[in-house]
Amino acid sequence: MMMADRGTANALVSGESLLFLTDEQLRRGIEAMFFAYRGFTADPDRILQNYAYGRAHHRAIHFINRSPGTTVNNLLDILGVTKQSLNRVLRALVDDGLVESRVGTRDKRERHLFLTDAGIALERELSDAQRSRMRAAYRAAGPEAVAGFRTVLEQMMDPDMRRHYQTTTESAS
Amino acid sequence: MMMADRGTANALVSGESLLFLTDEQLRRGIEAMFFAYRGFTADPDRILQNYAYGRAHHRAIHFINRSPGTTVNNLLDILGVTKQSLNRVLRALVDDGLVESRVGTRDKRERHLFLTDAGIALERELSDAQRSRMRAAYRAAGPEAVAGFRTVLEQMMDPDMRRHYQTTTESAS
DNA sequence: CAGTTTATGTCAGCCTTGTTGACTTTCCAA
DNA sequence: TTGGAAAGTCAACAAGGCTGACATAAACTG
Repeated sequence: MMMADRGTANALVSGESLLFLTDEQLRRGIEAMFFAYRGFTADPDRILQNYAYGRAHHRAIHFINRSPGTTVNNLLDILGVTKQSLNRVLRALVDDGLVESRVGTRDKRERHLFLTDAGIALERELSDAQRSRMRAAYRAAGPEAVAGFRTVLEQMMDPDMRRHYQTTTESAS
Repeated sequence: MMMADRGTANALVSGESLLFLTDEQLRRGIEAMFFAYRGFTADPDRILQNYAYGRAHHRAIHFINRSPGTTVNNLLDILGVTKQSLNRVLRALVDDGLVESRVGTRDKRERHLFLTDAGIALERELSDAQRSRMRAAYRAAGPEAVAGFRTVLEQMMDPDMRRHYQTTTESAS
């Protein structure tokens, strides 16, 4: 399995410089993901402590805000957790008045999820902080680096998830 | 706080196109991080289940492999967890014969950590899988995208962490 | 209409991995 | 020789994953 494609032996292949594919470069990329993800979540994590919420609540709030009226099932698909796990989080958010769950009109089995004004306020606080860091990183790196960043991340996703990533901006083309 | 720097109003600033800094683009970047990180950890997570280990064990194994002989304190700094949390993981790895903990020679309070042959084997299995996905993403995206990817990730890290990210390849310049 | 599937919610229990606090042992260094 | 740093350990707890089982309502299907 992948014997011919391992190690630094493939530094030069078919006349093209592939130095960026050495094991050492890949290891650097792996650690970059690890350290960057920590930075990426650090600001929201700090804010969430003030509300006794965690990352799981943040994720739910984020995707409900992105797609108001989304169903529980759709959220389960995006988040990739069990319904029991999501339900625990959603119940807290509904009980606390941050999320509203409306019975579907066409299909009354479905629940459509919306942020309340309070939910919108918390979403704003969290995403302001996260965007602020992302904006600083983008600005320092420049537009070409950002394009590369997004290209590599998209390649790293599971193909199943790529569809969730793409849905909301297709109309903007 | 950041009133002048929020929203899509700053699409054009000082004559330079900053369309990549709109809230919508930042939101896309945030979701890219979320979905990509899931893909990034998916393969090792699957492998770890066969050994009844978790991501915490993987992280310890990774950084001990990267810096053989590293101390517990150094590992604590890199991983950003409490010593109780790390100790639980290290104890399991030592008990299972994947990690060796040697008393320091200069300072006998310190423990220097090394992977055993079995530890090296598991590290290899995990990193092969993770590198394989990273390599596919890098190859599909190309060297310029990879450079941008790394630049943005480095900007996203907490400044404190950047030093851990840089340590091991400074000599390669 | 009867039976099946789907969407959701809920209870109970378990695991991993993080936390705090308290305490001990070892041992370097002033 | 004594203070403090490094390391380990115990106990208790919380968040947020998981499985399994079960309930209900609604939609779908023959």
